[in-house]
Amino acid sequence: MQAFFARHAVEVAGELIGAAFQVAGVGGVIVETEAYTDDDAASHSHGGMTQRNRAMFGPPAHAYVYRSYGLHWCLNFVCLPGSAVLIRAIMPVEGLETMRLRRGVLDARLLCSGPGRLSQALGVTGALDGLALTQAPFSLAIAPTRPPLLCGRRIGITKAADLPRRFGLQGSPFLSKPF
DNA sequence: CTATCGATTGTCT
DNA sequence: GACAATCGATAGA
Repeated sequence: MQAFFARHAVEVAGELIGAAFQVAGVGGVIVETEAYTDDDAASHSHGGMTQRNRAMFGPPAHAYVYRSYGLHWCLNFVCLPGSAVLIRAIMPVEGLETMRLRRGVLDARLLCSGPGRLSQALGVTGALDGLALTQAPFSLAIAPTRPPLLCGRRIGITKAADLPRRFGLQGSPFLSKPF
């Protein structure tokens, strides 16, 4: 697992599509990711380590969790130092009822289709920042085969917005936005 | 379907 | 003091 993440974030982001991921038994299949590196003006790590982004400079295969717009939590997987992959959408498989309770919506497509939604559905908060993905409450299994991928521009950023660093599972109805 | 806008607060300059 | 790796509601085509 350590070796899988100790690589360029763009490479890892594509290969995470199709992986099975759970937090305390609640989760599903990763269908959308984005890559952020320290030479990328859109990345939190651009400009060096701060109190917030310190996990991005820690060991690979750990979680980087930050708060977005003052109210949403977003989950990343740390790759090489200063880089990470943002988990943007999951196909819900385990713990559907728990997700519905946490999210307050019934439609399965609205449970985990977006970084903030996904974090709320899986119970991800700042308490998990810096924790190893190889230990509880996390469970992660990389996809045995490479599924058909989509690639496009990242969502919701203003800097380096044209870079093709967003990846998705082709044909999935659980993407946060079309490619 | 697309477009726009307000909520809400930690973080960094 | 400005801004942000978002979301949900609402208005209009």
